[in-house]
Amino acid sequence: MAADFDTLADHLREHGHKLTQPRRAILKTLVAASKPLSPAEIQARGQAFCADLGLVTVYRTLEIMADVGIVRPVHVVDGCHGYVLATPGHTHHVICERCNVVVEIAGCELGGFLERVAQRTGYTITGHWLEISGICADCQQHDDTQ
Amino acid sequence: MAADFDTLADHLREHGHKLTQPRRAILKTLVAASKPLSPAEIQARGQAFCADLGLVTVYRTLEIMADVGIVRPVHVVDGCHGYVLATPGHTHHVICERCNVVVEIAGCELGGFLERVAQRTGYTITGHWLEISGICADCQQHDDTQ
DNA sequence: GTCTTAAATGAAAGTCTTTTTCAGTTGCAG
DNA sequence: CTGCAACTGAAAAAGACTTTCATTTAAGAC
Ligand SMILES: [Mn+2]
Ligand SMILES: [Mn+2]
Ligand SMILES: [Zn+2]
Ligand SMILES: [Zn+2]
Repeated sequence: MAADFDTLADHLREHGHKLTQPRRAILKTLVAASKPLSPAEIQARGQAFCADLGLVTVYRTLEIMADVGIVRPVHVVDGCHGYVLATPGHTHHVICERCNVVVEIAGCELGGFLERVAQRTGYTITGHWLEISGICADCQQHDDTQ
Repeated sequence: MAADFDTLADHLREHGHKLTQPRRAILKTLVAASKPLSPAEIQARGQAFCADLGLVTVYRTLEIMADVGIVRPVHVVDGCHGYVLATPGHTHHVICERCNVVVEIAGCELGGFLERVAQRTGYTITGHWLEISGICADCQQHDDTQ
């Protein structure tokens, strides 16, 4: 979670995007979140920081932030996509099936597997998307006491 | 690919569901597909087998088939959910960025990696979703001759 | 086979999500 | 400061999915 506001804001600017009030609000909202948020949730929470934050702006900003690599869309069982902050670079996420809490995984150890896939299929591999689901320590605890 | 029509149809009946013409059409469509299909795609392709197959019926039928365990909703990066027949084992797909042709990868070799993730995060890992993108042999060929 | 009935169907309307359009506003380089 | 492209929110449009309802159909009983 090297996700501090200023680093992420700089990252946006370095890619030639303006740092506007709505964008600050969205970034603050994501920094404060511990689980993937839908665009509507981001708007609702973000209005604490920018009173008239529009939903259209949330959609547009998430697209930019995903392009720039500071947020990532993740699959959420009900309602399709949620968005979480991502460390720029290549990482993966583990999502709790019960409470949706997300942990970011730094290293990607798929290299060997992908090479074998390339050989077996004849494809040149250009990218991959991996999401892991599980049950977080807290939710396991609650199961035990039930 | 133990996905033959009759076995799947029986499976539906055994769970107390009628085997109607629209449902036959949807099942045939899924049996013939090599990639996840959206409800709209299933309707379009299914009309070859049942001319006035309605989209509402596709949604309702997919829900039933998922409950009964013969189809599985999968996350598709653009457009959220697609549906595939539930293959018994666990497989992944490699998709060509140019022509969208899909190849299924039989083995899943993520076990070791997932174990390390479990230890590092404290999560019990219950599932994962992996999509690999690349360029198929044919499309590489065409690049060469351009 | 015919009858009966609950399950299933498609059209239409309704709800929710996401995108497009556009006139006004704002961040920021000069 | 100033100027101007980037950015904004409201409104409308487009899409995705669900609910409602009158009609049809599959499948078991006779
Ligand atoms: Mn999804
Ligand atoms: Mn990776
Ligand atoms: Zn949890
Ligand atoms: Zn190809």
